[in-house]
Amino acid sequence: MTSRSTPEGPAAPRRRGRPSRAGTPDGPDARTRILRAARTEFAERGYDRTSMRSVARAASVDAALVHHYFGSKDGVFAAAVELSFEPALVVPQILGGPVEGVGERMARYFISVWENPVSRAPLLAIVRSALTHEAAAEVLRGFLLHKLLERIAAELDVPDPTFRAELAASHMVGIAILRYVVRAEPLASADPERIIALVAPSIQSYLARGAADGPAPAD
Amino acid sequence: MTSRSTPEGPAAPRRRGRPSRAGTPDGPDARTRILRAARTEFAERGYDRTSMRSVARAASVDAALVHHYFGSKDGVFAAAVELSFEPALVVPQILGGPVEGVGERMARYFISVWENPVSRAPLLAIVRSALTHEAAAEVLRGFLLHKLLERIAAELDVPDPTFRAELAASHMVGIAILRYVVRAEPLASADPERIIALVAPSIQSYLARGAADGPAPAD
DNA sequence: GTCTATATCGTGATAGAC
DNA sequence: GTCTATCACGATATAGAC
Repeated sequence: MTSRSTPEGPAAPRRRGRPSRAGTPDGPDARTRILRAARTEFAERGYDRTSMRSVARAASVDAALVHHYFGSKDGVFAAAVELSFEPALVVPQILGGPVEGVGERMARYFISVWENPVSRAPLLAIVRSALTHEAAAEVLRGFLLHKLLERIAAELDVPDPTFRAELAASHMVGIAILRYVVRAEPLASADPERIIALVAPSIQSYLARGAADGPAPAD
Repeated sequence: MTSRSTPEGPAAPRRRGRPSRAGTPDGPDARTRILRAARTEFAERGYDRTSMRSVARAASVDAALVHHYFGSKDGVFAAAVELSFEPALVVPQILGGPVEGVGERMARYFISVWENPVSRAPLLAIVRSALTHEAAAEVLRGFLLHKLLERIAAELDVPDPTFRAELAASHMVGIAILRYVVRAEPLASADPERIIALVAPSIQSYLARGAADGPAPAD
């Protein structure tokens, strides 16, 4: 789960003499294509309904080659869900700004990540898989706690910062699932800006101190 | 999906002459045991990872009997996830009370439903399955829209009542998933009352008019 | 009504030819 | 590096004995 560290990133200095493939004279190499295909498959179908064969098919590659590169299905999954964005880089910046706007900046960032298909795919893969596959659940828990909650909580000036950050996160997770996974109307077709506008005050109420006990954002 | 209407409810006037079973002289009949087992299996493992065999095993019944009663795996699922509670009966009552407390009453009702193992099981089954199985997703969408959102929206005095109701629902869904499915800390071990206390104002901000555009609940 | 036996298929994984 | 062939397994579903 943690050993693989090649999300396809450092391009491919491969390309020695042979790998060429039918149709695409100089397309991405097999390993990259497999990872891309796997990301899409896991994102659309979840862990259980994704098979090595279906990944291979989507990548126009022999099934045995997937085994050859990644060893097992879990290996493919782990390599495929490496996230293409790093909350640590942006979260402090979001939380560091003026307190009044922290809810909106947070909501906007979250929505933008989910609206972007590139960053959405691995997230979808994790979320779709996390509910039935323990390895994916572990990835999700780790991502939430260490990549998000701890980073956020460190910047907060409220009691129970981690708990409050998780409540905020739960809201965003719920929106992501209803809008992007289950596609429940009217949320699924709503304008992102409308979502942000309405959700921001709730996030704000968790992340910043309002009045007495913490909840209500003042007007 | 909508045809089955025997969630095991009207007891069993069966029990003619034969059905007896090893061990339990007068326990529930096979059909009831199958449904109970199916509910648990689907709740714990989701649709894909639950098999007719595992259901049969858990019900101490032959696998072919499950087919005999329900025809297919989808048939078992549909019969198993019939909900044991009816929001229509309680939602108007919750929303009918004093406006100031609607957020808390809603949050409390939702949490209590999820804290009760009996009502939690079919919800877990639906949620765990809805992310990868289309039939389950349809059940979830229908439940949300017709059993919850429409009922709630009818009682609301805010603009975009359905949209706002769904945002509130998304928050609760997110909490349910993080707390009961993924079991992400610290939310998973948090005291229900603490959750209700912090979440209520957010729900309130969606369901009741606060100040100007709608969000902020006054203190 | 209950269960044994089986048909048919798709899965993850491996061995080995080229 | 790539692919063919195959293994062992578990799945849904059905036919038919009792």
